[in-house]
Amino acid sequence: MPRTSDARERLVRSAARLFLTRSYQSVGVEELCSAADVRRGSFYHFFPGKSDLAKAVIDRHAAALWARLDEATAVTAPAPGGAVDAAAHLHAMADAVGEIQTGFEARFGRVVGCPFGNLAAELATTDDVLREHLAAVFAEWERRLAVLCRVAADQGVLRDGVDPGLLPKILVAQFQGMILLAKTGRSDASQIPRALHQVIAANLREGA
Amino acid sequence: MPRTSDARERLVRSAARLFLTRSYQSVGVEELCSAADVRRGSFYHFFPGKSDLAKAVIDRHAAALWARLDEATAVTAPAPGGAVDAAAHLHAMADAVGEIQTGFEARFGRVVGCPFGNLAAELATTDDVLREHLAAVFAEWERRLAVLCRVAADQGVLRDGVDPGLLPKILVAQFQGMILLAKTGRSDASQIPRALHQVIAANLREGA
DNA sequence: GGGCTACTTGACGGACCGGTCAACTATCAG
DNA sequence: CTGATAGTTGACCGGTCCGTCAAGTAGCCC
Repeated sequence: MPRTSDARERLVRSAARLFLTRSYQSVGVEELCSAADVRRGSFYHFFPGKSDLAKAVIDRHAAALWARLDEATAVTAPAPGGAVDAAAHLHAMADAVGEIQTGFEARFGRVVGCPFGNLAAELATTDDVLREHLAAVFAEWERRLAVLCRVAADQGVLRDGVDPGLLPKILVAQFQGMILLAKTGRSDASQIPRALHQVIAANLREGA
Repeated sequence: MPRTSDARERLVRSAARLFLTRSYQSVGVEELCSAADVRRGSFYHFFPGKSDLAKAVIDRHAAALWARLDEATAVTAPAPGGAVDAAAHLHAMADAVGEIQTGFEARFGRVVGCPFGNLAAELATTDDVLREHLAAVFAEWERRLAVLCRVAADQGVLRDGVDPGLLPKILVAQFQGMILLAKTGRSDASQIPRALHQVIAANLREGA
């Protein structure tokens, strides 16, 4: 193996920052390169094109999210009797994504949006490969919530009339929508977990 | 008054279509003009720039939305006793936005997203004027829901623990998030009102 | 050392971007 | 008929877009 480089890593890292704080289309390859201190030609050594870099950015954010969600449900104390406390796990996941956003807010000085939601809104109609890639991330996110919702349903802690199959999508959508409103209205990130907690609580039985 | 023209109207109309089915940045002034059968120079007779056309598109969509929401709450039957039936009005508003989306889906063959949400996600970080304009639309939308939520709270039909001040934002966010997921996953629009109904019902007392 | 290969470099290209402009034309009021 | 004005036209601008390429260089294996 001759000659190694972390140029690819630098590109992904600074692209993640630029796509998040601005947008995909508003950042050109030139700026992507200069931010990563990589020459234009090298960019195309590592990536066939700009959209492939975006894919790598998505994968990086996704890996971080799954790790964070695993951590959130791992540290939550089991319910009395040793069974999984689905309600507590749902609230813990809400806190986890809330903390990710608070972290972005601290780093960038404002709510910058969800890395997936931003790209999805911008590219779903213009880049079918990235759209499907993002759809897979959302599907996995919903799947992780669906596991908990199923348990909650089995335990009978869901409120009457609640569709346990729709609830995961509702929760991801609530997060996406709240963060879009916060970003647009330049409000702070704290209302995001608050809204999630309220939606979760409203779908559970009183006292659950 | 010398010489009149509907070129401006044609521009707004076809821009609304193009921004909705693609995106703001992916559509150039040239394409905007040819779609409206307007020559490039005329464009700048009617609009100082591309973003001003976007503003006009937003205003057009907003006017349509307010009209549709007014209609939805007007036709809803008053509750027994003549008081406003806040719960029914909330559900009617959910149906109204669901129908708007179903209309887009029928026109364009797929879920194309919310005219405001799409632009907000794409432009909130790059165009402060449009961001504020969109924030005002969202604020008005929330305000209209807040009136109903206030009534619901006064009538005591909200579930215990529900923050009536947060609920309007939750509902707008739910809509924005669901439509983003539908657009990204190429699923159909029917789940959007379903999710809204579930969130509304979950925040109301049993039987309300 | 030689040779293979990952990586680097910067100039280049054609397309397109949003926006400007000066000349022109149709319509109206008088 | 005249003059004022709203609207039209298409060439043109500098800048940027994404992507290509041929030539060069640094590191590792042998």
